[in-house]
Amino acid sequence: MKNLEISAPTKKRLLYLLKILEKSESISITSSRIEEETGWSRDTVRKDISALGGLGSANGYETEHLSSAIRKALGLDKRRRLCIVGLGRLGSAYLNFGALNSSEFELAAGFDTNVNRVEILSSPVPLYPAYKMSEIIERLSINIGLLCVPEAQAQSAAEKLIRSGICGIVNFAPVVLKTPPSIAVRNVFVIDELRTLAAFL
Amino acid sequence: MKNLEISAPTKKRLLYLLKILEKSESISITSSRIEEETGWSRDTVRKDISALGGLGSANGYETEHLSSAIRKALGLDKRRRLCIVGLGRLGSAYLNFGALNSSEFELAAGFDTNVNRVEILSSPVPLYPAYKMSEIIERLSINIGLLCVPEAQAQSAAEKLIRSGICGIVNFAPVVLKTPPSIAVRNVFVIDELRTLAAFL
DNA sequence: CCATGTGAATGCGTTCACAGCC
DNA sequence: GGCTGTGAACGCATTCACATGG
Repeated sequence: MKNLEISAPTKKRLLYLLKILEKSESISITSSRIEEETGWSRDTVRKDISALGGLGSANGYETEHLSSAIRKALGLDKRRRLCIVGLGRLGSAYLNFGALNSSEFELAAGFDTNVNRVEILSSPVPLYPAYKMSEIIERLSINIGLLCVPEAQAQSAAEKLIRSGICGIVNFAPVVLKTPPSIAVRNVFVIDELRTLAAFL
Repeated sequence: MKNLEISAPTKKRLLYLLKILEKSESISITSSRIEEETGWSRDTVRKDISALGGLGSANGYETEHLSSAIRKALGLDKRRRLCIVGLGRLGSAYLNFGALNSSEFELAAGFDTNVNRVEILSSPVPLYPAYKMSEIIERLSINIGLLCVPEAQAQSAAEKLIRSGICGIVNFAPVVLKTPPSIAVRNVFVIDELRTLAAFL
């Protein structure tokens, strides 16, 4: 039941399953049904879920119950605070992206080296010049950063984020960040997705 | 050397390695160096690369040589044709995204159900109303679609793409697409990345 | 019969250990 | 010494097979 004893492959599947459950309108779901939707074998699905502690019955799993168990097991029940670093086209678009404020996430600040931009942009969250990053991140207990700066500044901005105490980065720059193993990084870049797709066609 | 005998984990690493090689300025690189940059063990790295056929020497791998071997092995040497489906904010932004026209990819068309939009938008590639999708995709031999339509239309648009003969989809809608196993799908959605991050913190 | 859950067996990827080479 | 490449050992995730329950 502890977060760390769930294997990485299982975690990935549970995250994906959670998404399916949240869209589902049925009150319950079976492992065979999940097999149909995902392609994973029902055995794997049952093993994954049973890692959360036997919460199935003779007619499957109760949707609501299962999703909250997954959220809890994966640590998605605590709300995480986010910040956006780099307020260009992409960054400023995310400032106004509603989904970043939910029961799970809270967008708490935006940063940019360009002081002008920080002052001019209209935003639902406070914006700060980049030199205040450490101070603000600590004060607001922000733990995840969305890195939206241009390629050339990505590495140094990431290091600054890490020094400020952040523990996870979503990286939108087309760069392989060098980060210590304690920092979790997710790269979001279309060309990579296209390549992956092409390699698996 | 054939695409299919390379295991999925190896493919993923090779894709990532390719990205590193392309940024690298050194003329050669060793497995230990790659270990430092990525965290993968040098043994794994060597096994991965040797799957492409022994192209290493006593002082490592020649950068240029290695990248082109990877591109070839993963099928990234053939140029793929792309289309964008759904020309809202996101879709129309990608119309003008230079990286979608490279030696590897060629953006060939855009589609939207809204005929007005198709006529008004300025775009470097031809735009068509959605009902022409099958015809155009076949005529231009497009094989990958970027799905940028709103959530509610994602599933039906995906099906239309598949019927038109596409074999890969990059899905930007926050939906789990139901697709036959022959179709490769990559989902790009920030909330998923954030959740994954949170689950692995 | 259809479900879940779980030890046992299988299969596959990573790691180890060493041979060969510069 | 450094490096690559590769069979052998290992470990872990998936699959199998079966016990249990409505």
